[in-house]
Amino acid sequence: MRLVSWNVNGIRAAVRNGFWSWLEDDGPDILCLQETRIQPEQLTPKMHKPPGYHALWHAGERRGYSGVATLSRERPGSAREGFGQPRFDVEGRTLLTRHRSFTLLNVYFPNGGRGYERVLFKIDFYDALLAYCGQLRSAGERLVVCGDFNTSHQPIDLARPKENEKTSGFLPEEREALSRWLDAGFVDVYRQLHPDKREYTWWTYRFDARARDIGWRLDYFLLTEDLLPDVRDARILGDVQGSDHCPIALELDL
Amino acid sequence: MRLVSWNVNGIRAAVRNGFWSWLEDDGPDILCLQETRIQPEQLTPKMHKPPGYHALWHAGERRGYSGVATLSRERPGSAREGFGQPRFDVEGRTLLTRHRSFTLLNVYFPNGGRGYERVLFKIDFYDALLAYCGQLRSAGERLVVCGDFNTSHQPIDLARPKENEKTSGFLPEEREALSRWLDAGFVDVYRQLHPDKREYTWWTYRFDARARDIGWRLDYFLLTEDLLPDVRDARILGDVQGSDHCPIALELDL
DNA sequence: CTTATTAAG
DNA sequence: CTTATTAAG
Repeated sequence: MRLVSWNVNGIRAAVRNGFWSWLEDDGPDILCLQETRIQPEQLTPKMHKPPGYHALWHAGERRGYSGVATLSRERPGSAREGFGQPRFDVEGRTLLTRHRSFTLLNVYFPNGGRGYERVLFKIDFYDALLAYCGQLRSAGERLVVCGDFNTSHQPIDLARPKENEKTSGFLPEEREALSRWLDAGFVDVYRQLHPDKREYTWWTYRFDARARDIGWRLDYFLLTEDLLPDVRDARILGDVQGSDHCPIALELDL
Repeated sequence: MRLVSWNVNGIRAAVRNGFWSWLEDDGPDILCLQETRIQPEQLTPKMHKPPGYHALWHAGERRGYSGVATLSRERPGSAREGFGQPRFDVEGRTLLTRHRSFTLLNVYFPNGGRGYERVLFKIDFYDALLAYCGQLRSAGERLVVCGDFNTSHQPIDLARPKENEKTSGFLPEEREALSRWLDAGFVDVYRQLHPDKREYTWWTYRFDARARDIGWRLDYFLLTEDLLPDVRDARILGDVQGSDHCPIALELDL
C-alpha cells in the first residue's frame, strides 16, 4: 500500500493549483495533509467526500491556521483528533487513525519562526507527542508518524546548513528534539533507504528558491522498528507543485 | 486650465494599473485624488514628487483607509488638511488648497454602505463641510469643491434608481444633504452643461457592472456661481481604467 | 469583486 | 513571496 504525506499550505490554494487531478493520478491508499487552513464549514462537498476516500478533517480554533486531514481508501478502525493536551490540540495539529496493520499519526509540528517562545512551544510539542506515542507503543501499536516536522535533522537535510544554524528549523535544540524520536526507536525511513541523498521537501516562496533547489527536508515518515520489514520504498515527490512543500511517499508491503 | 478629480481606490493599485502613464497623457493642471489609501511613510519618491507637480498627501489615522491628495503644476498659495473637526479630520477626507483665482476643496465624502450610523456620519459630514464652505465664501473666496460625494443626486445619475432607493448612495436623506449644497448656491457643473446625459463615474467591481454600464455618478465638480463665467467644459472620462471610479474633468478659462 | 491590512509561514 | 484573514467599499 501507498501512503503519501503533504503539507498543502492551504487546501483551497492547493485545489486551485490542481490538487484533485494530482490525487487522481497518484491515487495513494492513505493521504495525510497538513496546513489545510480550513474550517469545517468551509469544506466543499468534494473535500468532505473525496471520490474513493474516507476523509477526516481536523481544524484548529483560529481561522485560516494550521489544520490536518487524513484521507484513506479503507475506513479507519478508529480515529482521534488531538492527543489530549488542550494547549496543543486547539491548534489542530494531529490526527490519529487506526488501520488494518498499523496506527497512523498525521502531524503538523509547530513552526518556530515567529519568536523563541514558539521554538519552546515546538519543542514541548515534540516531547509531549513522543510521550503519547510511548503510550501507544506500550499498548502494542505499530506506528507510522508522518507529516511536516518543521525541522531538518542533519546538515544533509538542507541546502544551507551552515547559514541556518541560528534559524528555526535547524536550531540545535530542535534537531535534538527530533533526535529524541530517533533515539526512542523511530526510524526516518527515507534517510534509512537513501543515506546520502540530498533531496528537499520545502522551499521558501522567496528568492526563486525552488527553481534553484535551495530547500529543506522538513517532512518525514517515522516508523517504529516493527514496521521496517514491511517497507518497500520511501520517496520525495519533488516534481509535484501546488504548495511550498512537496509530497513524500511511503510504500509498504501490506 | 484643466482640473481632474479621481477616486483611485488605492493609489498603489492605480499605479499598478498605469496611473503614471495616464497622468503624463492627460497632464491636468490640478489633480485631486481620493481614496489614496496610503500613509505618508508608504509614499514612493515619485508619489512624493510627481514630475512637474507639487503634491500634498493627507492620510487618515487608519492604515489603508480613505486619504486624499492634491497635485498642482503651480505651488498652492496655502493649504489645509481637514477643516477643523477632529471626528471628520482623523479620517483624512479633505484637502484645501488656494490657487491664483479660486480655492479648491478636494473631498472624499464618507461612504454610508456599512450600517446606518455611517449614513448619519455621512450626512453630518455633508452639513459640517457645507457650513465650513459658508465661512470661506463669507471671506470672499471663490470655491471649487470636487471629489467623490458618494451620492447620486437624481434618478438620471444612476442606472438603476428604482432598485436603489433604499441603498446608501441614493437614499432620500443623502440626496437631500447634497441638495442643500445646491440650494446654498453650489452648481453641479457637469449637470448644468449636460442636463440630459446619462454618464456614470463609478461601477461596482461585481457582476461585470462596468462593461454593462450599470453605474452611478458619484463624483462631481461643484462651483460657486461666481466661477461659472469661467467654465469652458465639464466631462466624465469614462474610458480611463485603473479604479472602480473614472476621473472627471473641468476646463476653466483661467 | 477588489483594495489594503494583519498574522503566519 | 504566498496563503488566509478581516475591514471597507
